[in-house]
Amino acid sequence: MDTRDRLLDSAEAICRSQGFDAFSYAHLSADIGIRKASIHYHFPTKDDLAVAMMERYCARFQDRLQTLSTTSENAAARLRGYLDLYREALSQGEQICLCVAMSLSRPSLSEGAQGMMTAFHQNSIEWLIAAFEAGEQDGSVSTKERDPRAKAMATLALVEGAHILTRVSGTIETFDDAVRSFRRQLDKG
Amino acid sequence: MDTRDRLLDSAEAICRSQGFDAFSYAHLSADIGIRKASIHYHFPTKDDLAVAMMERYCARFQDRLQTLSTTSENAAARLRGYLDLYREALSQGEQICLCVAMSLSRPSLSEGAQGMMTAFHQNSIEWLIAAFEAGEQDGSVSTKERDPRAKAMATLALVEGAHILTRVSGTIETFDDAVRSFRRQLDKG
DNA sequence: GTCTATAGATCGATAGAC
DNA sequence: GTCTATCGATCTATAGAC
Repeated sequence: MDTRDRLLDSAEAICRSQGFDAFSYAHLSADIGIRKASIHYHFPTKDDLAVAMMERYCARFQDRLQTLSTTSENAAARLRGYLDLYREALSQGEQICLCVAMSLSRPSLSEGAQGMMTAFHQNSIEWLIAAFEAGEQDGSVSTKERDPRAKAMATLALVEGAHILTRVSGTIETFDDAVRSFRRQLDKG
Repeated sequence: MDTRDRLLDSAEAICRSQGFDAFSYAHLSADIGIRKASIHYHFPTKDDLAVAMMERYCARFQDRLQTLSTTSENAAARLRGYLDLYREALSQGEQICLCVAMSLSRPSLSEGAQGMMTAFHQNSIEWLIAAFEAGEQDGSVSTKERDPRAKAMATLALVEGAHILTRVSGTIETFDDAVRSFRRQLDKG
């Protein structure tokens, strides 16, 4: 793996476990074994690194959503896969969604980085709306709520909030408890 | 108001709008008009300040929950009041729950501060469980889900996640959209 | 691409006068 | 209780050799 990717890996790990303000060029330097100054060759400013990190994360997440859409047998399975995605992202409760981690940092992040967070949410909402609409069609997801947009936003809030709760409690069981009720609605599908 | 309270007010405001790592003694100094060194008289270390800030926030929140329990006409009204509490806490989308804001900061927070976050969640869960159980009793809240604990944790995750979404989008409408589905379940009560 | 060396700012914290 | 003055650490970033 090239240096650039190793830098992004290291930055993402610290960011998702300790928050955006917790990672510095010094940490990255110690982590991957090159000098602080050398990092500036790959990412002139810390914000350049932040934007690249978000872009990579969003692209990767979009890919997985795309895969879910094409490989799941029905809409309920798609949504179960979505929950699993967020569950696995926690990796035992130490890492949370990069977008959640970034959103709580000082808003002095550049417009570029801010825009990536908005895009991440927008993509997620659109994917969830499509999934819930498909659920109405194929009958695999039955809820009282009819408005697909309301369901989509509630679901996104649920999984991101569940990440917060898990981060505080420190155990993955917290995530399972928080999404149990929603998951049960997908069980028959 | 005495200096100590003004310091806590200032710290809480910055913390809830910019994140825990964004506030420094220099900011507080500029904000309330005393020198940096003087702040150490009231709070010897930054962590002392963090703990005091969380304690005050938790106590205040507990008071409001208590009031809701005693003044609401039924369980559905209690839960509607809970949603309103989180909605008002946003104040146009610039401030999020202190506990949400702190949870993502570097976990090098002291045990004291960490413990306050756990206590906040535990208190909330217990209050919500009681509310959902009362909802079963008085019939004002009807949901498919029977497990009150699952409902409580899902609700806490929902409102905290909704704070995150609102923080990113910047508009209070996002919060309303995210909790709309849940609020509808409380409408008949 | 990576290095040494360093600039300039900001951080939390302390000593001691008033 | 608040002040001036200062310490040592850490931060992002730059200049220039190799």
